[in-house]
Amino acid sequence: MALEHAILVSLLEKPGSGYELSRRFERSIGYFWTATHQQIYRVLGRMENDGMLAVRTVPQQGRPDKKVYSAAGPGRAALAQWLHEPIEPESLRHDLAVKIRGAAFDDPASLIREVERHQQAHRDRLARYLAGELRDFTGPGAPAPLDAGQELQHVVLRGGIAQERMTIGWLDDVLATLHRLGRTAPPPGTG
Amino acid sequence: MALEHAILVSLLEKPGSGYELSRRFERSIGYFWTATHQQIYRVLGRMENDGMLAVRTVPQQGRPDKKVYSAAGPGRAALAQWLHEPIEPESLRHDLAVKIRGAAFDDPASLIREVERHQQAHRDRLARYLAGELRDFTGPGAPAPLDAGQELQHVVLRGGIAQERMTIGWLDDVLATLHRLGRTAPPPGTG
DNA sequence: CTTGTCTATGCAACGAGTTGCATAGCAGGA
DNA sequence: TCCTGCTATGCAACTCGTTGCATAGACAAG
Repeated sequence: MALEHAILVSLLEKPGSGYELSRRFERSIGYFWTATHQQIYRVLGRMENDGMLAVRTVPQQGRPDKKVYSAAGPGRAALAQWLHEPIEPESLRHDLAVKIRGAAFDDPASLIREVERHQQAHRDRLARYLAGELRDFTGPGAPAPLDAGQELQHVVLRGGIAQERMTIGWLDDVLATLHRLGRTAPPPGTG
Repeated sequence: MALEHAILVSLLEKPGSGYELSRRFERSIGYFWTATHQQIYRVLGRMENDGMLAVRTVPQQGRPDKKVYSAAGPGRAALAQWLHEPIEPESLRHDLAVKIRGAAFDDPASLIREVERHQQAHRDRLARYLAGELRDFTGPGAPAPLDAGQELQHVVLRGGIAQERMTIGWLDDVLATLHRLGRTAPPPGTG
């Protein structure tokens, strides 16, 4: 149910429409949660139906009307309750690791390009995170001192940065392993 | 669809029943993928129906019959095809990060216990990974030299170890931040 | 003797997430 | 002119993942 709570947090930080939320989920919230606009609209509709959110319809010229949501009393209370419930440490789902282990039954060297592509994607993500950190928290244009909300946003962003750095380093290890296996163990069917 | 592929990899490493697979998903496969027995039985049934797996029913005394699956030609071919298709770098889902950011609208200090609990869970997981590494790859009882499959299993395990170490360190950062906020910013309603 | 745990498989119901499509006006470029 | 892309919301169909429950014999602890 964490999508509900991620939406509540985002709406408490700033009210917005489903479309605006979906943009945020591509940016800062995306550091730790992703969602498409379909998911967001569906959950927003359910939460509105349950009276968890306040809605205000904003007419616009030349565009469809906008429904601006904000986290009213019940929504805020639901978030507070969830914050006090323990949750299970999450378990990873790592497709690339499945592939790496599956490479034992194929040609390990043929995975090198794919791993390099993933490593580049993580480098790009790290660069975006670092740029965001400079812009919002550590650069000359950032507010100082930060308030509690900003401190918490910053520590979450530092988690994303640490995650990307760790992954990039691990993929170096994976690449070295694949190169080594390519030299010493020819793929099945060619050796 | 990666559960299918994770199952294929596991069955290629060693044939087994649904129950045995669910045990493996609590251990080594669990380094990078989790699944409950219900998911596994459902997917195994579908894959069997699609002719992707070979099945052999093994009668047992005092226990229900066991259906031992192995990845036959079509299953192995499907895995090989998937290995050559590019996949998207995965996106994180991190419930605890949602909570941390949500703590701005509650009492940050009340999250400390929860974060400590998560950190301990990650310490425990790290200890299990390190014990497994010693047992299977780097200890005196481990095979030497390792074959390609074992090398790949090892590098995936090193990824799990790096992940846990990174997470433990980040949670230190989170705890320091929460303590700092607890000193300087009293929670809403009490200050 | 009862309770609980282990092996072993499975159904039902639900919520979460993905993919494709539809609507609709406006703006910019080939 | 047509095509693409942006804002803005939403339906339909599907797969994936979770939770609770059911069956059923063997075995061990109390």
